[in-house]
Amino acid sequence: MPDREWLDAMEARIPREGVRTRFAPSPTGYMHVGNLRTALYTWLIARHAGGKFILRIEDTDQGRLVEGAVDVIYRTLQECGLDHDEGPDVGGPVGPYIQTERRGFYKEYAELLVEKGAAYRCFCEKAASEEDTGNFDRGDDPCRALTPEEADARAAAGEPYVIRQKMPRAGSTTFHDAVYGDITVENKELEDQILLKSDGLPTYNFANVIDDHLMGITHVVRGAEYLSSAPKYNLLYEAFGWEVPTYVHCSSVMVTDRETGAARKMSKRHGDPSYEDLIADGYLTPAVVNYVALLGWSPGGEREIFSLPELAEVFDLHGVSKSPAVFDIQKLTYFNAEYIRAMAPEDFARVAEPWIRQSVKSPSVDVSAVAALLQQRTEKLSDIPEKVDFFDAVPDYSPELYVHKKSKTDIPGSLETLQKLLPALEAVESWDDETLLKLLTDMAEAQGVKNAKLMWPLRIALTGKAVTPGGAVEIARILGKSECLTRVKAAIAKLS
RNA sequence: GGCCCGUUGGUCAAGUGGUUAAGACACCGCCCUUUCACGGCGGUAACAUGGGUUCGAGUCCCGUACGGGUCACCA
Repeated sequence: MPDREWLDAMEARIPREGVRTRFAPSPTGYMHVGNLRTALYTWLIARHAGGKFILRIEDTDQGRLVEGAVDVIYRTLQECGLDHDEGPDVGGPVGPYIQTERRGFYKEYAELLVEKGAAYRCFCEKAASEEDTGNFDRGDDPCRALTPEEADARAAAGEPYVIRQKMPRAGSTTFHDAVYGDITVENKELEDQILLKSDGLPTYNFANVIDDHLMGITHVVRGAEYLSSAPKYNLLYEAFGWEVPTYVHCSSVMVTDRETGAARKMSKRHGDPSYEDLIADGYLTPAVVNYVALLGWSPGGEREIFSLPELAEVFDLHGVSKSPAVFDIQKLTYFNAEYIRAMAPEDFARVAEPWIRQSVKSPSVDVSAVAALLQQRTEKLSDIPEKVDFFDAVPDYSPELYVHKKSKTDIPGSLETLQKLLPALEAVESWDDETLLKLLTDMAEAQGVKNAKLMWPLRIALTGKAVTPGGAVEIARILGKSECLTRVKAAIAKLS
């Protein structure tokens, strides 16, 4: 039944040279951190070896199709710099790269397996009639194997059948994983898996084996949740007589549950952040990529900051961890802050501008000057609007803010300071940091006090906030002379 | 429940039979300082547990506990 010529042609087009890896997401419309990490590791293995990285869309579950989901995948990979050499959009020698477009292939190979005696067609009444069957009982097989004639007859009558993999009843199967080592299971634990569903589409496991082989994949990278189904893969490869690829199973990415405090797998349902959520929250893509790379993998040394090309250079399977890692938003935040601080000031100004403009509408405020104050003090961009809201207007604040132990200030003293400062500020001609700082320092010296005693009241008068990016001088400079004088006068009125 | 996998500070982790058991985040303290940061210095804190093997075990073996995964015509 299988078309030999076609099979040979398929075989003939498989690339046999170099490392080929693939990221094979199911389009659910959501790229969680675990998915991103899998994609990243997969890409890193390929790039480290100078090989090819392939994108394949696994959309065999017709019930779970999500509109626009594939775009999320493209966009995320592209933004992260995980470029693919072959895929639905760019084509390649072993396409199509979307599983539903390959549906004819799987049937052909399932039939081949039937011919080889490693699979059988059947009509499964039990599965067809019951939702939850629990453990599949090998001793009382509920499936009735069909002869080819019966199968054809069923197909002709529009009555579906499935094709199942025939598992050995005795012995054991060992497969090797690059991370977990050798894993052996007793064959009696394995059930006769369905390879081809009654809708004619393959199951995930079967499609994977066929596609990975036909696409010449050398390293299969995926989540550890597939670890226990891996032996079945070996049996499938064995039945076909194909070479088994290198398996790389990655442990899950966990998250600490806010309510229970327990570690659990990240999930969309629980509102755990996706890549897009993190970006929307003001995290930088390279920081996310860098952090995610280190979540379950260690380069060995003490260095933590790596660009994507640097990761590709040092990535090594030896450093991949077997145990699940907990996603720590605090550490990601630290990485993000590191990346922000390392940016060129003009680059930071550019990415920070929209966030600054969220709360600073006044056109007279110099955004890049504000950005300069912000750069060393920003952990994530979403922190920005709240930090700079005082530039447009002084928020309502309590006079108690003028009381500061370290600066040795109190309310009456601050009023006095501001009253003295006002004429001095009015007299300033060159409104720059140097002049303003000298003014305040000289005045403090004349009074025999630390300049903080003058800085503090001025800064409070200008901002109405206990904590601000930058000090009194820098803020005064950005605000401009007339706005400053207005604010100092307002403060004097408030305290009087 | 069966099977598979895992377990080094709160978190990420180095460690491949002999180390004072790295480093990072977080936390705390000190210094710097024009608030806050940045930066610098220092500190608290770990080999799940019980047995082996060995001159010697975080590293090897077995049991126990705990955690995770899986047992679909989902991926």
